[in-house]
Amino acid sequence: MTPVDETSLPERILDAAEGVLRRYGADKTNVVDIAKSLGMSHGNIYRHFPSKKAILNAVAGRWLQVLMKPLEAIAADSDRPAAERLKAWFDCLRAAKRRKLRDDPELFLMHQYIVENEREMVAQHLAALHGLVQRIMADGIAAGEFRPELDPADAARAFLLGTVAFHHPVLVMQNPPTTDHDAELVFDLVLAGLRAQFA
Amino acid sequence: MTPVDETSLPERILDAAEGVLRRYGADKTNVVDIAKSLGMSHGNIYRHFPSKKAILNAVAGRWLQVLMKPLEAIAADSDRPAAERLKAWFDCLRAAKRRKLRDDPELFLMHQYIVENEREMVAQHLAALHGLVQRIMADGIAAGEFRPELDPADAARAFLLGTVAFHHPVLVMQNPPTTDHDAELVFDLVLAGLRAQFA
DNA sequence: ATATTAACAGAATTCATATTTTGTCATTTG
DNA sequence: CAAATGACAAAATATGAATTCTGTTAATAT
Repeated sequence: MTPVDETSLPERILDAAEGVLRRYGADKTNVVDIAKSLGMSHGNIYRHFPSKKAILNAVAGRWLQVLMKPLEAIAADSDRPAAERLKAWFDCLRAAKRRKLRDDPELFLMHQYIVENEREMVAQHLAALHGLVQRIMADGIAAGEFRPELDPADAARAFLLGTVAFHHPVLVMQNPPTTDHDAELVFDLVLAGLRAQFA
Repeated sequence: MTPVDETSLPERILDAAEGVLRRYGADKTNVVDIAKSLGMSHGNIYRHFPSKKAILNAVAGRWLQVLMKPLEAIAADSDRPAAERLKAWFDCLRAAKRRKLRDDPELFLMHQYIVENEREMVAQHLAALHGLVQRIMADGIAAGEFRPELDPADAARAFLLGTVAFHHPVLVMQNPPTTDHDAELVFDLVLAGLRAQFA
């Protein structure tokens, strides 16, 4: 039995790649440098990843996974009111994107590249986000918080499309940036649209 | 008195520029070709425009003006219900962008370039759009169609931000494109949020 | 006088070539 | 025999000389 407390080589390759990406940016990153920072020959990298692109995608995918965790937690917390969860979910997503842009601009740029060029990966990620929002919507409708005639899938899609200004990387990077006030404005309007109208 | 039924030279330069842009794309367009297509030397162009960039911006600006006309008409038509006008306005804007992308991809690309690089111009255009939507909002609130506590300026900004997926050039160009169904989903949700709740 | 041109300098772009990088694989190492 | 290497061909990218383009201006035409 192999001791597994050491992180696996694929993982360490991704760590190394992330480091190189952060330092030099996506353009100047090459497989030889990644290998060098691990003290191995670059040929060996290809025993674990089929291509440089695959490495970069895996780095991005890992970030998306990290991003998802707190969003999943919020979506799963069925005890809180749906409106509250939806707000928390939205704030969490928005904050994560903004933080990434501020702290890891090079990696954020890669994120943008992927959104523009790796449709399959983006589609998967969007489907995952959609699933989470749909769950909140379904809970809200079931609890009578949201309008009963809403379809949870449609409502989730409308929500994600309506708030795209605050999480699509191109728009998050845009200057001048959207403000917290803008986010509230849009969220409140959409939330009002979801809410049940009491007689 | 000069006969003015002839279009002015600046106008004809812009027409020529538009033609060259459409044929060769923004990259391959140069001032010499624009002048050649008018049968004059390129030096003469600089008596009417200070730079190539100014010509390109003017071409884009002219398209934005054309785009604005029907939107202004809809916003000004205060007899129709606000909800109806807002829908018409949204459909008109969305249709115009999609038509441009389909019919004049080269010019649409320039539009995108401008949104990314000519902040002042974009800010002005957005302010104009905002003014129109604000007018519809104010009418709707005054007529009791929309919630009375809404601020027309905030509501207009929220509307534009919430529907950005359907008119921001980067997102309009995106693959896979948003569908009519998507547009309806978002519009209906936002409209529900604007509407007065009857007791 | 005013509109236009043609010649020009400096900036930007292209293009051919040199260099680097990717991805493979036969060989080596532990 | 599993893990890693290093030498290699093909693809991608950087470099710098040659060309094209922009923007100016003195000269020309109307």
